[in-house]
Amino acid sequence: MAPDEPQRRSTGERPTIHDVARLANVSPATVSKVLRGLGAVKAESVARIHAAVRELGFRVDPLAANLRRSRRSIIGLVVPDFRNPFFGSMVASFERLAEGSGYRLVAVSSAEKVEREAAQIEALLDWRVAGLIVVPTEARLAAETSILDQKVATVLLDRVPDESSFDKVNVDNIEASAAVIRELVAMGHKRIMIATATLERTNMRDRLAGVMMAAQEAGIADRIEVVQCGPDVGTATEAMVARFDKGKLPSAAFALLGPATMAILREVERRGLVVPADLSVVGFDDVEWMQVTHPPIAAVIQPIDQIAEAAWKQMIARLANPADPPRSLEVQCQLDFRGSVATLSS
Amino acid sequence: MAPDEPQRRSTGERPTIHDVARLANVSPATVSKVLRGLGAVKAESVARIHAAVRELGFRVDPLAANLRRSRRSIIGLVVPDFRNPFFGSMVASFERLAEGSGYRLVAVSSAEKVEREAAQIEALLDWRVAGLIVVPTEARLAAETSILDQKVATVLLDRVPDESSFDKVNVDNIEASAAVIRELVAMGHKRIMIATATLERTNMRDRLAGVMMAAQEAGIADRIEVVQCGPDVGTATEAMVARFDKGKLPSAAFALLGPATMAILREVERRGLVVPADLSVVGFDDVEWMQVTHPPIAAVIQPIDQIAEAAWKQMIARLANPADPPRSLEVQCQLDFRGSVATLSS
DNA sequence: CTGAAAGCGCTTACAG
DNA sequence: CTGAAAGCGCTTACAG
Repeated sequence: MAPDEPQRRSTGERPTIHDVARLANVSPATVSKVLRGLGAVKAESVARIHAAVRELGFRVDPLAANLRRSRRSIIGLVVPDFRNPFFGSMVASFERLAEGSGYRLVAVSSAEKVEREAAQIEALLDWRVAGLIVVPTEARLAAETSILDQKVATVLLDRVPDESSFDKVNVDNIEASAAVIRELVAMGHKRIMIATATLERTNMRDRLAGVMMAAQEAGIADRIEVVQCGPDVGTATEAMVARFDKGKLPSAAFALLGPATMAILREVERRGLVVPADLSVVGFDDVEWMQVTHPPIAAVIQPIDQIAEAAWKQMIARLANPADPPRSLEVQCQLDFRGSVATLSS
Repeated sequence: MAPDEPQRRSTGERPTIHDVARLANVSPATVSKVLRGLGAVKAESVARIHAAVRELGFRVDPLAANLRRSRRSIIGLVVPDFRNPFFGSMVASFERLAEGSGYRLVAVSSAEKVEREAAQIEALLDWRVAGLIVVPTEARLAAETSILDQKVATVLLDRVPDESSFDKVNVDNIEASAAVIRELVAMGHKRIMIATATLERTNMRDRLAGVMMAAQEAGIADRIEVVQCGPDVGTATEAMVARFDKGKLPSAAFALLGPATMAILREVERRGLVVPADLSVVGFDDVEWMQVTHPPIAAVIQPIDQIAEAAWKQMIARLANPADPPRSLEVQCQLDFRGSVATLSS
């Protein structure tokens, strides 16, 4: 039918909604309506349209659809580093949550650099994302103004600026860290080394605060030693080499970030020392490998799935009610004291 | 000027190319030309356009731009699992390569499921990606027909179907695995356990082939024991529990995939055994934690950056010359025999 | 119940 | 050197 109309369907080209309309003998507008399940359409037409869709293998182009629609269907996710399995698991959780939600997840990384974080967020905004989930690199989001300007729904995770006007999901950093110290003290430890990243990050500040609170209660605040590390294993290792070179180690080390846990273990290993005989080790952030080592490494377990779920729910809520006051959610961590911590007999 | 034209620039809306054109007193077409550095435009106009762009903070919407352009500027990447730091590092490598290339990377995961892989690829095709980089879940890409139909440039990595018509980047699985066995034999090991994933994956087949080749040369082929594992730590652990229950372990284990390395170590630890005294362990795929354990775990190092670079280069070449015959590239692995392997004195 | 028209934000011929 | 017009693939009022 209509034999002299141009035959647009050559190989290598996807069928468009116009191709479907032509084949089903209706208008593109009607096809669109049926595809989105809107409005009333004659049953016959519906059947013809579905048949045409099947025959041509038609699938809508969601990007083109979004162009006319007011809202976009992409949620951007910015994590500091894909190589860290903690964030890898987080991406996986969000991917699962996005599935079937009508939103598509686009995950990018900031490589722990503020400028890169800003660039990534701007790029995501160029895509007109509906929402943004960010694990900030530092206390303040560099791209904050742009996000606010464009009124993009935003949820901050993990390392969360105190005074921002965004939704946030945190773990109970203070309480979890205090609990670690209490437990270490109960097991006889008095001199404790704390490995931290820059205190620009609020999660580090909170964790350290929890440590000091518990230390004070136990009367060992003066025997807490703080070693500052970079954000990745490489720089954290440098810090540890320097510390170990100074001699006389405490009886226990508590790493407030995953890469520092690795750095401590690597340096212990390199010097032929033994965990926990020479040094007890506890790490914030539990990842798979910590349970396969000998001994397994004690950890503060952040419930990644719960964090992601809380963040996703809040994102959906925010998208529905942009004007609601920002919410701040907190999720509980769990301690798992594994073989890497010794009980001191003294 | 033009005071009675509608003032479209309210807060929360991004400026469009029309806003820039109006402010600079030129047409949108001219703005577009200047922005893409094409054609000749009067210096004055260029200056006014740039000023307007700056004043409004205009940034083009790359998705809208792509709509009219024939080629898309997105490269899709499909990996099996974000939680595996091996793939996490791979995503990070590609992200770095994409930067400044004019292409945007969109990374998704197949969760080691063929159906999910197919769905993810179809979704990426819906986005009209320019290219696709895939680490296939099994030997055959479920979405192969769609990709071929739409003539999308595709590069396959790591687990590569033999007979496909796509570009591929592999490591020297056979040779690297053979080298591990030779080295183990040289250190006195004769009974060796091999932990593998489904042999549907060509990389597993090749690695096992390398193992058997070297074993035959050394005359120990009959003492190679193959244990099949699932693709993740959970299922691999089940397989290991079953094997360890059967008693009498060999002197060495070679895991052909990362999750199996973890499963072996976990089971060794759980039973109070010691690496390498009770069991020497070597793993395919090197990830950070393997160097911080006691002892550090011997590994076949896949040079992720090189793999990614080769794949990216090939992608760019393929995009430029779609009709060239498919290429198959190979990258060399390196062995690092660390403390997890004992020399047998017998 | 349905379709023609306009529009999303940009680019691409084409005519001047 | 520049702009009007058409178009990318879809959706959204709106008129019938």
